[in-house]
Amino acid sequence: MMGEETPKARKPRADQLRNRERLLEAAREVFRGEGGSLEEVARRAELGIGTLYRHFPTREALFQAVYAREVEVLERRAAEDGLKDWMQAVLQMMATKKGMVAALAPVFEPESSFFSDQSLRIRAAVAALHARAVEEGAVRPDVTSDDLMRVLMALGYGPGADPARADLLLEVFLDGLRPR
Amino acid sequence: MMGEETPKARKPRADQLRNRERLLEAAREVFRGEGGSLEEVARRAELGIGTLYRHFPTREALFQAVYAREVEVLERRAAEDGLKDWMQAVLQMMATKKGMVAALAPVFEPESSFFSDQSLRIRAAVAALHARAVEEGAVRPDVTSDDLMRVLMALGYGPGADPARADLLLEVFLDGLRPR
DNA sequence: TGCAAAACGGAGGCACCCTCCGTATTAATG
DNA sequence: CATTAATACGGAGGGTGCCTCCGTTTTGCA
Repeated sequence: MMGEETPKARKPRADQLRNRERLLEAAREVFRGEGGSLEEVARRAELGIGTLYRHFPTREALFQAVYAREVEVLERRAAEDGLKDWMQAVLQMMATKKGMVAALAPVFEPESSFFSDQSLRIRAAVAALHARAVEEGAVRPDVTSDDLMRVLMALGYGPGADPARADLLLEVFLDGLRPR
Repeated sequence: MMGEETPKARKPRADQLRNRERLLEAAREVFRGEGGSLEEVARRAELGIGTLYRHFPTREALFQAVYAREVEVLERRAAEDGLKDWMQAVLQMMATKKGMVAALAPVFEPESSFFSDQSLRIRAAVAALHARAVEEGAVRPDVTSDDLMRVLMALGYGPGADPARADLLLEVFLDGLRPR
């Protein structure tokens, strides 16, 4: 047939690209602290709220775009680091980027995993890390890789979580993780 | 002088008492799940939102009133139970009363502890429990009693927390808690 | 330069938070 | 009882945030 797979391909508008960057930049600032609102992001980017929603239809889409790089780093490190190093890295990342939980949390929401390809990738990376650790005898086998994620999320974001204590608590947990 | 310490003491109005009960009852229902709004509580109690706020000036005041009994139970058990039993009890309580975190969380907010006498009591109870456990050699001494609370809150309410796994994770943590 | 496609912006509907104050109820008093 | 002052009630109203919809503006392409 004559119609190729890419029919026409109009060049994307300049304002579209520019505004997407502005939004991401504003979002990065706003999400450093916790509880930033989307309207705040739009305001800071000096763009209408409608524009924000067109670029990122859901709150999650925005979080995922903002933390794409970080998630990638975690994924890569999961292939190389040991369990302890990796978990520490995650905790540290969470300490400075409060919004990041929103990029990670979908791991636990079955329905949303439709779209959250990042969740799936992280999940797979942790699963591999976990498998290695079990094999090495560092982790008792009745603790799942999801459990590891759970603990990380909890230590990083649970009520009363404190970055200054998280490291110690992680150590305690890892100690307990060894098969009896 | 003639003015006694209790000058006159007018009998409290009947509607006041009645409505307080209605509000608490409605709140108990609403807070079973998570994310109930105060307006929802007022609505369910068939009372104006103003009335709710007069009885319970802050969100926390309401939570504390709702969970006063539970907190008391926890306080009492802390004096008798071992660390493990007690922590399990807390987890179980949290699993059915999502709103309860709001009654416990103030433990970590220094400013609010002004009023939160319940927080202070829980804190003291846990401190005693913790001290006993350290003495018995069940808990390494660099882990504080606040850390124990933190872990409980995290396992019970952290993102992705799952009552079905919480027990196992608690066990792991307790294992790791022993001095090396 | 013209014009259709694409993107923008914000008004508007909804929910919730919390405060303030006019109105209604009640306990005390004669 | 009837009166009245104290007390409690209710909800309007002002603020914030969520998200959608659509009239207006901008931009790529011819």
